[in-house]
Amino acid sequence: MIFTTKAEYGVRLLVELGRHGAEQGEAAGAGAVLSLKAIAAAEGLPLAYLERIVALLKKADLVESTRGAHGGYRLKRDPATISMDEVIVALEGAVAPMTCFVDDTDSPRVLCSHESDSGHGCATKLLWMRVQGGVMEKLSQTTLAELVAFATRETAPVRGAAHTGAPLTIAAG
Amino acid sequence: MIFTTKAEYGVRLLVELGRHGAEQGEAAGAGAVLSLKAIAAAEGLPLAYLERIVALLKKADLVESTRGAHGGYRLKRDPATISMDEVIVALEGAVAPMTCFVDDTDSPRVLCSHESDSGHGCATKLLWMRVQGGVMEKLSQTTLAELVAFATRETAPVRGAAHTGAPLTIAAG
DNA sequence: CCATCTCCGACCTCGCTGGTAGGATTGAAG
DNA sequence: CTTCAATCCTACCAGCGAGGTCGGAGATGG
Repeated sequence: MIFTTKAEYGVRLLVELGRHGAEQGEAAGAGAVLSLKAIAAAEGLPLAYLERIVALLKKADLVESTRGAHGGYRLKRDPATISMDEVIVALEGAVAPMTCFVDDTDSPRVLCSHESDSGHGCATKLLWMRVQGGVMEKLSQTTLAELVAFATRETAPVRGAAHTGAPLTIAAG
Repeated sequence: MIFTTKAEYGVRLLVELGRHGAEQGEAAGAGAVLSLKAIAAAEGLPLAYLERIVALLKKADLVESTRGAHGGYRLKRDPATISMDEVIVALEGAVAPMTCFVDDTDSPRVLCSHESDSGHGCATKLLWMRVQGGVMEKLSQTTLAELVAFATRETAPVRGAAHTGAPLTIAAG
């Protein structure tokens, strides 16, 4: 499995924020505040667990919070400017294909513990690099706005029409 | 982490088989038989664990075995015709980005357990599909022969700035 | 003051990864 | 025909991280 539920829940949380943020049309695409309780209820996710997840998003400056009664969370930037690589890194840490991979974001170095094992380096390094590249590419190409649009389309194919259970056709096959 | 050590060790095993298979120049690119003991020693991997891993490769018809004294393993096909997606699937099972993803290789269906949770489907599905696509793409584009060449080149740096073949642009060190 | 919400850290359970142990079976060499 | 080296097979185990819970402390509007 590539991602854990941290990524899953975190992204769904952001999408929920994006969906309800659009309704307001406030300044800088930030949107309305949503309480975690509301999100947890809407998505059917454990509240206590979500708290820990949203903390990661806040630390990454993707989300900002308002404390106290009627508080909650809102996106800090416009959904169209939030790419998933940021999000996933915030939630999961770096995406490494293998335990021996430590990708320093500063320098493009890739460390492999087996490096000097037996004369020749890891044969697998080339493969893991490509895979990681493929993942990061897809992540950075996908924005939160896209996911919001995708989710909203499924709920309400036509704007304003509440709809149940739409046919889900992914653009793959 | 995307892959476990099963993939790592399995690929290294295949590469080792490919490296020594080329020396022989036997029929149909099969190569010589190598004992697991030799491979384990060469790569510094636990023998007993390798046994279980190579069993997966054998079940997937990527490798064939000779029992008894002086027995061992050899590639069943030419390294150039073995793509990594086969290998990884054999070793890790299917590569799914998320637990709720079950990709039936026959029908291009993608199941998501959260499908009917709350009216709208997983917003994350689009993202996971893309990521999985990226991974599978990279895997299927990489052949065992490439990895063998990559590994061999590191051991014995063959002269020639223009190494014929794939873009081996590893940004290391 | 009180309900509501964010914030924070400790705690727990469970399944899987990574690895070991011990043996049975096969087959070539002496 | 014994012996040794190899594949094969099943069971077992320790550690760890994922996934989630609990309880409480600090803000804040009504």
